[in-house]
Amino acid sequence: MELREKRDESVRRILEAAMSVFAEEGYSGARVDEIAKRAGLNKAMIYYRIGDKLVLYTEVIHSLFGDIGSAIKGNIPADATPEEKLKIYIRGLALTIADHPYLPGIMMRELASGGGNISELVAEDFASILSIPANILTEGVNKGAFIKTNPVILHMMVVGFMMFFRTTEPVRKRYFERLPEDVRILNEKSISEGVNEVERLVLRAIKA
Amino acid sequence: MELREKRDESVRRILEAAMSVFAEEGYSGARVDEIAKRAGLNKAMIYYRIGDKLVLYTEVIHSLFGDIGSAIKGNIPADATPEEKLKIYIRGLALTIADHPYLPGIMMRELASGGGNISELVAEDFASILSIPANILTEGVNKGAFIKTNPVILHMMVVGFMMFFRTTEPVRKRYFERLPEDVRILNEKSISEGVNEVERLVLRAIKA
Amino acid sequence: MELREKRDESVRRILEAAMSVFAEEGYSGARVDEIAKRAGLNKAMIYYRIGDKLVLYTEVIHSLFGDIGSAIKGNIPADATPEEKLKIYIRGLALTIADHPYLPGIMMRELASGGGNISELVAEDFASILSIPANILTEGVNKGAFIKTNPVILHMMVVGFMMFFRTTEPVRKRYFERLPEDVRILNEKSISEGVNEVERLVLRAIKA
Amino acid sequence: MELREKRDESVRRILEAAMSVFAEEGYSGARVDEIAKRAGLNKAMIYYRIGDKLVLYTEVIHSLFGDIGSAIKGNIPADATPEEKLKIYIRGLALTIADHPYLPGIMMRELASGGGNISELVAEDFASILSIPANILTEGVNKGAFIKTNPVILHMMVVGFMMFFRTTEPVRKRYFERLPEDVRILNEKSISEGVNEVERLVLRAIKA
DNA sequence: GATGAATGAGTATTCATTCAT
DNA sequence: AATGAATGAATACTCATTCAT
Repeated sequence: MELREKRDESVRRILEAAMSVFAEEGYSGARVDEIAKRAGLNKAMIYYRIGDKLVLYTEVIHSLFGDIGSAIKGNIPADATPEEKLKIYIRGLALTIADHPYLPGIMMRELASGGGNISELVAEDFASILSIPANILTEGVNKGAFIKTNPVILHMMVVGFMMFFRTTEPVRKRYFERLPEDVRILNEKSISEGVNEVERLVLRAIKA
Repeated sequence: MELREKRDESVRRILEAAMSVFAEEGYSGARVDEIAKRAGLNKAMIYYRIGDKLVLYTEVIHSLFGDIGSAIKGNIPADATPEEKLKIYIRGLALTIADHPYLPGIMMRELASGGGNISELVAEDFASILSIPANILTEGVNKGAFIKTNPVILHMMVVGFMMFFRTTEPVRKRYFERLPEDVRILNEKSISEGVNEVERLVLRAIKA
Repeated sequence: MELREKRDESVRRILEAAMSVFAEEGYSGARVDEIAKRAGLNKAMIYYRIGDKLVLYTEVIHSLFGDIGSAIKGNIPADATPEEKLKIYIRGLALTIADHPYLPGIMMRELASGGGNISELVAEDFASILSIPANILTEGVNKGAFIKTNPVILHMMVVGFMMFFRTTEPVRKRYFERLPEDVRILNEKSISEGVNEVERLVLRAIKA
Repeated sequence: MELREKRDESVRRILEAAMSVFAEEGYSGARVDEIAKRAGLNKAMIYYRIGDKLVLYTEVIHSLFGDIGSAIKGNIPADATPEEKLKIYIRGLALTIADHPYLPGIMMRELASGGGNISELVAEDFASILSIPANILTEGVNKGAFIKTNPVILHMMVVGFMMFFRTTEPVRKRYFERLPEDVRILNEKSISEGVNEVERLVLRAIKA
């Protein structure tokens, strides 16, 4: 392997390890030693390649949110109906979360702590994501397909469900038998089935 | 003040201080020194009165989720229509969050870390809360008012919105001008206005 | 022992230990662990009582130079002749160095590194010391006893000798036999004998 | 450039860089990275060409003190008067220090730390230097020109002044306005003017 | 001859917890 | 009931040194 490739490989492993540890433990709970261990590298490499713990965390955050917006946008055909577009947007969010299993944990903690590490860059990522439902709803209203409603509220309901579904999973598993039958049913459902239901509800809610 | 009263006052102050610190910093990020400082008490008092950091955290969690379910239930008249009951349930959740400003942060972090500190007791609290929409939906379906849908999904969408609305506030404030107009409008809205909209959407979504 | 006394005793021991370690190893070379060990205290006590390494160093510096000037001044009778005053000043410097065995090492290192830790406070200490020979020389010139000369140059020659005498001691001891006879003689001399000679030379140099 | 020349050039740059860093930071404070950076070379080169940090330091020390003695001796004509010889010796020291701006810092630190890195070789360098004033004084006494005095004391006064003058410069500059007028005058003087005054004082002190 | 990658062994600093009063 | 003193065990970060090319 070339030197440059070795370096990139090291950086990649550090970021991946860091992502998993930050997701599990949060920023304060994460141990740099543990990150190095999972990366299979010496701890000093982290400082050599990336920087201190905060820089590392920021890198992880950015690598997570960096291109979600554009990825989803890319999947929406310009000539689709607003209803179809909305479905693609919801599925896009679901796919993103499926692809980035650490995203919900990191995002929820980050928000819980006031988003202190959400840089301008990441804030723009968020704005880019939010603009998707905003545009779809506007188009839908103009075409008479949707009622007028606030896209951010809708977005928060959809994303809120997905993240709660994801992150409550261990608790639901653990306390399975204590929960009412309806929840138990949900427990056996995959997230994609849940997403289908969300889709149905959202469309019912906003159809003109 | 009597000795007993002094003791209770100390405990109260410790728990309150702990709640605010845990909400802001998370379990690992919270410093016992900081909790003692905010409580206006000596650090050793925490160990004397409550126990170690984990015991303290568990106390805080339980005091947060302990009686949410029964409080909401108590506000729902047996003879209301399902639609009215659903509104009361949604408002009940909103009021709870308004009353416990630290709840969203603590809950989101707790879920993010796999709910390791959600004891059986708290799990039962959750089950109790979930049973409310479950019962309302069942009643609504039986009366032909609602379509059949999964109450947990609904709950997660509603609670998801509220918690995200709450916790994204600092970020929205900070990056106000970068966000699309729709978000800016939301920014100036109170949570109660947001809740009204959620109510409207949810009812549209499930009305038969 | 009272609590307050215990605290003061701890602080005293930390400062003393720190002084010896800084003198031997310099700022960078000094290990906080070693300081704690010599103080007979836990390392965390240093941070609890004083602060980080730099704060500790600054405290040490100030405690060293804090009241040298006033101490020497206090020993000079107003009605003494300039010549007598000059002798007292030289002896005062010598006594100070004898009383503070770590002073030469710390001062020489500090100067070598550009005096970055010489605060305004310490600079005033220096100014106070320098004003002593300045005043004596001026008085001597006015009374026709001394020739006109620069007091700082004189001071640097005197202090320079004392510090070099002190700090070259280990080297002189170590390489004893390699040195010319004159040095060997000096080696066996006490510093006070050396100071006598300096006194004699200085007076010969400046007497009118 | 030939390979050999390149090598020599590398070694030269390393030594020069090392000297400046050691002078500024001391042995412990000096970072090998910084030395490599100033030398404009890769860090591994230092180990390849010179050796570890201690070897490097020793090289620097020796290159500093190596030929001071013989250089000064070479400037003293055998037929000069003792008084003239003494002047040449003092000026020789001053020139040496002027030529080696890093010498005072390194020497003062080295002495402060007990001269642990002053090897036999360097000790002989010192002995060689000390023999100069020793011989001059002896000759002067024999010729009835000088009183009998200890040459090492004289040497320490002279060298002490020069090194203190040099190393106190930053502090004097920094706290200029706080100092008494005499010091301010000295501040504006060049070292050569200071040396003239030292010369005058020394000769007055020892003239028979 | 020269260099970028990598690391082991430190080193300063923090923090939950206990002790003595 | 309450507190200031004290500490052991981490924990983030650094740095001289070596390795592979």
